Amino acid sequence: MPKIVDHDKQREALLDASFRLFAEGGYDAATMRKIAAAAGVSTGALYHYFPDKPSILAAMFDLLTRRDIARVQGQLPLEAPVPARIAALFAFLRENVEYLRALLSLALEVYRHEPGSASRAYVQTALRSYRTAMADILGVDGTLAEMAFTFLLGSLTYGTLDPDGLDLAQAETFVQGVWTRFAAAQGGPVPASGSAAG
Amino acid sequence: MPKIVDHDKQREALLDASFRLFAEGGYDAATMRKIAAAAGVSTGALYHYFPDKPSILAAMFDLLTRRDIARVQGQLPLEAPVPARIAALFAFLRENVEYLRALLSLALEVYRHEPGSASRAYVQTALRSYRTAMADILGVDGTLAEMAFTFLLGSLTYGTLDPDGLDLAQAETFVQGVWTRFAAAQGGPVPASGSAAG
Amino acid sequence: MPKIVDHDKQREALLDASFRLFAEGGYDAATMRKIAAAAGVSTGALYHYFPDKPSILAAMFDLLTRRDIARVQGQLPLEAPVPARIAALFAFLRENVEYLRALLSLALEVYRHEPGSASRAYVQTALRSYRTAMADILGVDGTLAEMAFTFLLGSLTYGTLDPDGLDLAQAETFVQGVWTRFAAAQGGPVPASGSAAG
Amino acid sequence: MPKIVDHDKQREALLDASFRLFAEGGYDAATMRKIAAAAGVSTGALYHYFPDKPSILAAMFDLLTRRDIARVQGQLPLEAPVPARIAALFAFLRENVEYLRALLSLALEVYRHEPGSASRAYVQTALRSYRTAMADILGVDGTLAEMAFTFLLGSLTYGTLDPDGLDLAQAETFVQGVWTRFAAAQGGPVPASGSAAG
DNA sequence: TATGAATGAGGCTTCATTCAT
DNA sequence: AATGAATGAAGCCTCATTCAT
Repeated sequence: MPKIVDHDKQREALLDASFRLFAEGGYDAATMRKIAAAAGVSTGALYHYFPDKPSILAAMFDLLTRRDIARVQGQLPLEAPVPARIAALFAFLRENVEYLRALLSLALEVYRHEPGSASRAYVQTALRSYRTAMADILGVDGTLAEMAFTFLLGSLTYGTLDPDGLDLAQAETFVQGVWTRFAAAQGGPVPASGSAAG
Repeated sequence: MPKIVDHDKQREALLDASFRLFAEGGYDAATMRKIAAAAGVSTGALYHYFPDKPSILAAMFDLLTRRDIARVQGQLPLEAPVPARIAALFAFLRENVEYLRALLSLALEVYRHEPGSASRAYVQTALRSYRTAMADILGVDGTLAEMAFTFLLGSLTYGTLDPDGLDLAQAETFVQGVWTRFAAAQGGPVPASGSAAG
Repeated sequence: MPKIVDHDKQREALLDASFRLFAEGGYDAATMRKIAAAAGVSTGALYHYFPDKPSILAAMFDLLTRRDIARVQGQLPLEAPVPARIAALFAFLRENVEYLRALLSLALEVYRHEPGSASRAYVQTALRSYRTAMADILGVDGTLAEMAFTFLLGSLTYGTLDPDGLDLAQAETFVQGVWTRFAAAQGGPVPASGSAAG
Repeated sequence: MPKIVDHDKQREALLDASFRLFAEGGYDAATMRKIAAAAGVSTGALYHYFPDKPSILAAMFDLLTRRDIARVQGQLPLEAPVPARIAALFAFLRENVEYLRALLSLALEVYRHEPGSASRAYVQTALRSYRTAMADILGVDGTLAEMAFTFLLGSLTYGTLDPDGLDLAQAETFVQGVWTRFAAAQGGPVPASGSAAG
């Protein structure tokens, strides 16, 4: 009988430690030794769970995406009108800015780390999951969803580069304004489904 | 009799080589040796122009920002109405996506590289220069300019992570639509100055 | 109720797996994990049978030598004349070249592995067993046996380094030729024998 | 102007240090750190001259082969009769046993280190050079040269595995005896060219 | 200025071995 | 007896940087 360790739980613990370090200083700055130390294990133990450094990253993205989606879907305001949904989205954003910024920065960094499509595949997968999740929250799809996602990415990027640069409250007001105007153009406050642009 | 070299010209050549490499694989992947080789000089020569690697990055950002601003201001459609200005901005965007994406990715990478505010200062400086330049092009300021800049950053980020993700033509139509609606709300096509949100 | 396993049988199975791996890539390339995996047991199990890696090697040599000698002695053409014995030796050689080459290479590798005479002892023991066995097969002793053994080792070495280098048929003819001439010189009976090298 | 170092001379010095270590404990035991230390340089310096460890081995084989051949050809007894040539060969052997044994062991070790023919190519090249050199010394060719080479390899192998195993004087006497008998079979003491087998 | 040899810390990874179960 | 998680030293190699020329 082997040493009693919940393999999957250990894996997750290691991935969490990894994310912490990746988020701080980026992929390269997070050395295997540091990750191991942060997780309280030896270097060798790391390799017991992951064959190499890139695969840690891949596993981490997978875990986080899965978790995030689950978390978001748990608190979906299913029948609310769009403005309330927008408010919910911004509330989520505000609560998780640091985390989301870190994730995005990491995604961008990884994306160029290897021209081989290997590492890019799971970043795209994650990205699309988040896009779908956002569209579900907003209750909007089509072009408007694309635009909203773009704006969201922009607000994360902007906030990362210049912490004093973007006022999220202002952004929310703006988005509400856009929605109102686009919905009005379609003939009244649309509840939860309207794709207005197209 | 020293070799006749225009010091500043050589410096720029080195910075251009640096950018090329940084853009390809990021800051870490661009080793001093590779930079030197790409510029056709020896490692030692590089250190005659820059004291260390971070300072190359700083100098590079400075050079590029300066250049870009000059370039943009040279072709400003000074008296055009906003829709034409939007079109001009997107035209510029389309012509320089790759370059702008690289620049943005690099900025984000650099931003994390050193927690010391040393490296972050010039990234913020650059960012603000671009933001101002964009506002000048659009002939818009205040909140609307902020929002436009956010959206612009988002489109670059999005396009980097998922090349098939965002249709720039669609984005342009959307932006034009937003402008029309916001301008209409204010009572007519505002020519070149309108801060509409607020 | 312990798992019913024949301890000695398991040991042999482990040693066979070891030899397979040693033969493929040498001593260093055969890691304990690979050996365990090849034998279908866990790393820990390996250590129940052998205290460490060198001792696996020692045990393996011992087992193989014992086996080989037994095998050879079983088919000794006890009363045949020398030329027939030479033919038998070469037949054996041809059937087991790969095995013998691997064994020899391994012996040489091991020999250097530890300057301490610990590991060298059993290699010498094995070597002498083989030399005796060969002398028995040939029915020759003294200097001639030494020379034959030298030649035999040479043919294995040669064949290992250059698979197209040595024609065993030619070698056999040559050896028969040498025997004929030496026997003739001694006035001994040279019965039904092969031609000389010419 | 760079630091004044004779690149080729340094390379040779590094290769000599490498051989010393390789000869002692084999390829794997000779770590890059040890090689560097033995040569009195840093690890990094080693990589200035050789891209990686295998290439050190390759370069070393090339250097040694070249050197040995040159050395041997310098002292060729051009017009001597075969028995004198045999004596010369054994004299050379006796003077260089340790070196030759090390070389041979190394060749065998390397040979199996990588199944890819990359590393094997230069071993075969070296081997054939030595074979040709030996044939030139002996003034013999064809089958007899092959057999002599085989015997020579065998004597090195034998001596490596069992230092008390083979008496080189005895071996020489034997080889002279073989030659005499084969030459006699052809009709008299052939001077310096005799291919007796063929 | 310019060259390129040299340094040495540190990165990723492997591996024999130990140990809790 | 058996399992497999864990250790940590050590291997190969890279890289920013320095220095003799």
